[in-house]
Amino acid sequence: MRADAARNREKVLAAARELFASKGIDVPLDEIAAHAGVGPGTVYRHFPTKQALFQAVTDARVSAMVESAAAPAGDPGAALFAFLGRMADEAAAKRDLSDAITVPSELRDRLHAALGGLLERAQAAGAVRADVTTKDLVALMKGMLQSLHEGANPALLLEIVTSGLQSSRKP
Amino acid sequence: MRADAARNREKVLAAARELFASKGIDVPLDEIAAHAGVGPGTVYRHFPTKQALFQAVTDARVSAMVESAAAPAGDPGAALFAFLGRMADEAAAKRDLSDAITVPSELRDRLHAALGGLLERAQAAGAVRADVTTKDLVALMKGMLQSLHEGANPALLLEIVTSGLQSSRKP
DNA sequence: GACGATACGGAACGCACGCCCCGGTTGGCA
DNA sequence: TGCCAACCGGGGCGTGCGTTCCGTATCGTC
Repeated sequence: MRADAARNREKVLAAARELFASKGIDVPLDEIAAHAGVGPGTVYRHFPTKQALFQAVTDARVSAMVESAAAPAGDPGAALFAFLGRMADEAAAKRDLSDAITVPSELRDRLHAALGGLLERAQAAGAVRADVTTKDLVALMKGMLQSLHEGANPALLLEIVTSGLQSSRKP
Repeated sequence: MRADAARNREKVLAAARELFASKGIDVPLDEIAAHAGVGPGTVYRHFPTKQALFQAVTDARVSAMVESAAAPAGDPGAALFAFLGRMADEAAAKRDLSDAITVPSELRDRLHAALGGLLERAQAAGAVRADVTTKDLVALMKGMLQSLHEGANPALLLEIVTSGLQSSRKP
């Protein structure tokens, strides 16, 4: 690969990282190109599609999340809640995480599966109420990320979600 | 107003109600027109803008929600939770509610204000933890609606949110 | 230092959508 | 029943965005 090509590829990636993080997947590709100081055509020389560019920016981070969810931590309940906390922290800082786990992809499916595993163990340990399904948990997580983007206090939100997930207190 | 005009106006409103409810504010206006069996021009003869049509469909419902939030119910805590429950029920059935309270409008602001009032009273009665702000509550509600659209169990979700909102249990 | 391959920039295309306009039609009053 | 105003349908315009194409500039080799 030519030197200028490599340089431009990096400039595009840097711009994409910044803009996807601040505005999410909806930033026009032209804006990314302009911010990188290149033409749109150049972006497409390095990434076949906008999707591909987006995944180049987010895949590693999502992958890390999946692995941290798949790795067996100590206490099952704490593991689930810690994971949700990590998710919340990351999503509070970078808007693209929510998009990355919403857009259909193999990675997204793996994340959901890993979440299911965490949930199952937490429920088996009695740390989470038994009537929560994986689908519920995934939906709850997406709602949590949405709340974050609406300006909710991340720490407070996490407390609400974790305390709400714990065994019910109804008679 | 001519009879056929009134008839078409109703057909448009009916189609809009159905499609906004099932697909949200993002349905193309042409689709609404086609579903009503009229041309797009006819829609614009009765409603100056897509926004106006949307509000014609949702305003009454949102207004009812605002009033039910502004009316002083019995127990402050129960009033807040009942309102969130009503919100969840409505949003689970009709997708447009979330859009209606997200798009900037005077009604949206009144809803937020009413929510603030409910929160304040619930906190004064000790039914909700004191460190929740109105902004947090609004964000939490939007997240809840998002979770609903992702397929979460409405009843379960409501339990999680209400139990999470109650006073913290940490040492 | 010249030449071929490679990469660049940006104009242009296709598409979807909100919105407008106009020729034709239809309703209801005289 | 005839006439005119009101109304209809749908084609068309402007915009924004993802994507492609091509003439031109640049890199790296001989």
